This record gives sequence, structure tokens and C-alpha cells, in this order.
Amino acid sequence: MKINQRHEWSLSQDDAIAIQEQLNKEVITEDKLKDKIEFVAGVDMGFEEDNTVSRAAVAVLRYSDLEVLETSIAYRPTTFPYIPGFLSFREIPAVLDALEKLEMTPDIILCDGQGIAHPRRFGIASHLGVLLDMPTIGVAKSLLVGKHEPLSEEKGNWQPLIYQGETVGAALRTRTGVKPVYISSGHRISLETAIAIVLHCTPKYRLPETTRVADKLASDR
DNA sequence: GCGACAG
DNA sequence: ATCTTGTCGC
Repeated sequence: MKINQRHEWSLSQDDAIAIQEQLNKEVITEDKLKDKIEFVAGVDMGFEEDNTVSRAAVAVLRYSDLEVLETSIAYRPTTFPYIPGFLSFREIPAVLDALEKLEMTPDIILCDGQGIAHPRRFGIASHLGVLLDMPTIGVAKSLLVGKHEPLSEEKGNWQPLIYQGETVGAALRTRTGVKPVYISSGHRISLETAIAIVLHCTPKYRLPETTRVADKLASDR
């Protein structure tokens, strides 16, 4: 798919904050996606050579039956350290490379990490969504900000994730008796729709099939 | 100043 | 994220 760059990536932390505070104004947390989703993509990141090389893997699945349709992998020198709150500056460059290699254009992307459940409401899912102007969902394995009431053990149950008095996402049980996952709108999607889509993509395990497939193809080297 | 802190 | 064996449980 085609990618249009909107800003560079070799930045100071202050510049990164400025970009987050500027681009977060463009985030849309209402449903603005195709009526019928056909293709869902998932991304997985990895690091090699003592973290000097970033690896991004993308998998595109058919939404209806979650069959894998296309995958791609991209390698790129790592240029930004891991700093909580700035994950996108470390991971998105390689992700864009991998997406660019794709023949297909997915209708929505599930990202590892937060969407608007972020100190400046601009986690990696929102950043990627705004850059591509396409729907994205943040699916994180742990919390960056916010808290929530305890949720029951059954799959499908969720509790709003509250941060600074606002609902910024949800703690969602994707599998009975297993640790929840943290969902938040990335871009062009509501929390309710995001939860429904994540549950659809998570028929069996804790994490969506999209990210599991991307995970696997990257480690099967 | 003291903790918390996506991957 | 990554380094790593066996082990508990459905």
C-alpha cells in the first residue's frame, strides 16, 4: 500500500512531544470506517542485533474467517530508544516499511500498544492511524495509564479504563480466566466498535489472530 | 521529590 | 522487546 510521510523520525524527545500534541488534534474517536470490513491487519515488532535492528511484521487476514491473505516483513536500523509514552517513534518507521511492501490495503489495523490511552492521548495506534488516515485499534498487553474496576472472569466482559476522569479505553477479557487486554481507540473508531472487532479477531487465545500471525512469521526464521 | 512506566 | 527449562492445567 502507499504511504505518505508527514514528519521525520530522528527527533529529540521535546520534538516528539510537540508532534504528539499537534497530531492528537486530528484523532477521531467516532466510527469512520467501511460499513463492511473485509481485511484486518496486525503488526508485530521485534529487535535484533542488540536492539540496533528493528523488525516489523504485518499480517493481513480476511475479516470473515480470519484466513491469512498476505504478510510482509521489514528491517530497519533502530533510531529511537524505548521510552514509555514514546513507543511510536521507535516502532512506526519499520511498521511503515512493512505496510508499504503490502500489495493489499487493509481496512483496519490492530496495533500492539495503546491508542488514546496515553498521557497525551496519542499512543502508537493513534499515531499510525493519523499518519495513514485509516482506522486503527490499540490492543495492549499491559497498562500505560489509567485504572479500572475489577472485571469478571468470563470472556467478553470489560470495564472502562479511566484516566484523568475520562474513559480512554477498556480492560477487556478476551479469554475466560486469563489476564485482560487493554483496548483503546486508535483513530476513526469508537471504543464500542473497537471492542467488538477485537473480540471477533480473538476466537481462541488472549491476543487477536492478527498479531499472533504476525508474531509467528517473524519468529519462524 | 517520589513512583509509574505500552514494547 | 529479549534472555530461557521445566512445569502446571485445561
